[in-house]
Amino acid sequence: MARRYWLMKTEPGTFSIDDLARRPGGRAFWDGVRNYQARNLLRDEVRPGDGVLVYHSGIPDPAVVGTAVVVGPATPDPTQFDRRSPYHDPGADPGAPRWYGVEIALETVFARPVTLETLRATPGLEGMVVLRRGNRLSVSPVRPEEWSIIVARGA
DNA sequence: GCCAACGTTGGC
DNA sequence: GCCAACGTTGGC
Repeated sequence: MARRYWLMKTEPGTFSIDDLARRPGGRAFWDGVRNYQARNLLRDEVRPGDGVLVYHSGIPDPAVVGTAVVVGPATPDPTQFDRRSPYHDPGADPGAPRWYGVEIALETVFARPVTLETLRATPGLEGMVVLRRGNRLSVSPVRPEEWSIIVARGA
């Protein structure tokens, strides 16, 4: 199957691309996804080798700040069973996990973050899911052309 | 801090 | 199964 591309949101106050860069090998388990549509993408569509646009949300200038690569298949997110985790889900059953995550590895930190404002203003990106009004998907698909445009602007 | 948008929950 | 209430996301 051809390599596919995704945009994953994170609040940098919780986990930023710099936090990712500080991990050994730039690797981290992308956890805490608690939305069924995003979960389904992670579990059923995202594959090792796929490209990830890392997006910082909840800040004055939300932006794509770099890229990563998916390095493992979706596996159950352990935080759902962890009572002390902010992502704990009392309804999750260890016999039938509800939430999944994937391991990713940092590829590039953009020299120039590609801001939401730029995304909106750039021809060819009009159809991006992340630009849709009221969009709340924390994992969303990215077309190859969109990936190319954004990487060319940021790297 | 505000609030629109949207997903989820729960009463019926 | 409907839908109002509620909680959360996320841009502004």
